[in-house]
Amino acid sequence: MGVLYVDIVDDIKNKILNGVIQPGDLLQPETEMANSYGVSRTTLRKSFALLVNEGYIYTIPGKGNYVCKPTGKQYELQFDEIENLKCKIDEVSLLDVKVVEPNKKLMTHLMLGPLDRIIRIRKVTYCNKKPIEFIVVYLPYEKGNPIVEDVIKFANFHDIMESNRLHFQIKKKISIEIVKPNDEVRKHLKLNEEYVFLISQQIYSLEKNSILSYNEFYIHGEHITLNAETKI
Amino acid sequence: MGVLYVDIVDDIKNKILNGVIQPGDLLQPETEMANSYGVSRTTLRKSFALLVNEGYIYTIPGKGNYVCKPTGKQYELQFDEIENLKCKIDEVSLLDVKVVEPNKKLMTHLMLGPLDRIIRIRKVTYCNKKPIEFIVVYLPYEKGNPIVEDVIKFANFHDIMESNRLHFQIKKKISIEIVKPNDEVRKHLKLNEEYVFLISQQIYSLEKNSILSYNEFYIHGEHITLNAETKI
DNA sequence: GAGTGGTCTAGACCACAGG
DNA sequence: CTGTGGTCTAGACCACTCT
Repeated sequence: MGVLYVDIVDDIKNKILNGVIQPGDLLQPETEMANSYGVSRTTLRKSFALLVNEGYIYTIPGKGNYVCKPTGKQYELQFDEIENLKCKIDEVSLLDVKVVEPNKKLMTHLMLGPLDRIIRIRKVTYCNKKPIEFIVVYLPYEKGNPIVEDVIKFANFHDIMESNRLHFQIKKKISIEIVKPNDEVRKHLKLNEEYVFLISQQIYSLEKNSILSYNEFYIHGEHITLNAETKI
Repeated sequence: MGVLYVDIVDDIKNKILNGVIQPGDLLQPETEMANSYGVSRTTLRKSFALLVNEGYIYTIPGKGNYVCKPTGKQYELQFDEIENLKCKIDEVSLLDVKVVEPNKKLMTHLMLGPLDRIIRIRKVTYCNKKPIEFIVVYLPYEKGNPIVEDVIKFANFHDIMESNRLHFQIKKKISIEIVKPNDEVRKHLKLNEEYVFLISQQIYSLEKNSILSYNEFYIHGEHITLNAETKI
């Protein structure tokens, strides 16, 4: 055959698929199963590691290895506020940079108090000479924050975070909604009554346990499709 | 102090974060690095496996281990056409079940020809007595297809796929858009001019390399927010 | 051929579940 | 206490890359 531990993985997967072992079932002890496959426990454990990784089994130390119950609602989504747009970008133009006082929403999203100050950077993305995305970036005001300059200079927010190995220490969350844009957004996107995608994003610093940035992307519905798929 | 291989993982992560080793850099050979950490190569390799898994390094056999370049646009999204809705569901009512001829869009999405037949199942989800989601499920017509009955019987499409360990052999893709609903959708959702989320979903059978189902979920924008976050 | 990662073993000791 | 998984070792052999 091929590689031992892969063969074992395939064999166990098949047993699960064919119902020979069922979700929730306890597997044989590792030592025992290693013997029946005629391999060392180390090799068998390598197979198990793979199966755990792919969501087939899980382990409870001191008890044993169990077949997973299905979940399967988890998708992988790629999002980038520039690259995900359907059309070719002419320009990302800087609207303004301003220090603002936090309202309630911003205090929540940036985990700041009413006395803190916030830098707001606004941009518009153009495509075929038409504005299709309105970007608002909020950063906590810190003296000489190097990110501010980068945000002004570079079009793509994701790329900024990826420069300088910063991405290894951050976590990002997005939420995707349809909203009726307010007058401000409508003005900049030259919209009438159309609804837009609002993708809001929080960026966490894992190291300092604070929020590095809160962003809002208002995107004309015609110009974006988000795609996601299940893993494995 | 703690577990050896975890300490090594942390040490290497720190070296990457502090720029001691840079994206693209080749790491020391495994044997050599194992010696400098004073561990066996097996243990070191366990650390490396973790780092590969978390996206810090990658391996080229015969050459060596390299520090990854950042990507960081990958999010994890949970989607379930029932559980993701913001409000409490009253009912998921079955509208109709019908055998239909494929149009071009369906032929593409279900990978069928013009002579094949398709079963279409339509449902409406109610919340506070108001229709908020319009579900259309398309299944390739097969004599005695057991899925059809399940789709009619159960509200939640994801749950169907998860029953009977079916989920282990399928792959799902979704795409998320804003659309102006057509008259049909508008009628069932009792909408005027509002835009809706359209989440379309393809479900692949890994085993038979075919498409098990193509579904469309039209969801009133007020009643859903999709959340996603980066891994690790 | 020398050097790299990939696979595999046999055996040791530990921490934790459970009776 | 026994049995389970978790960690770790030292050493063997292979397949691959590069020169």
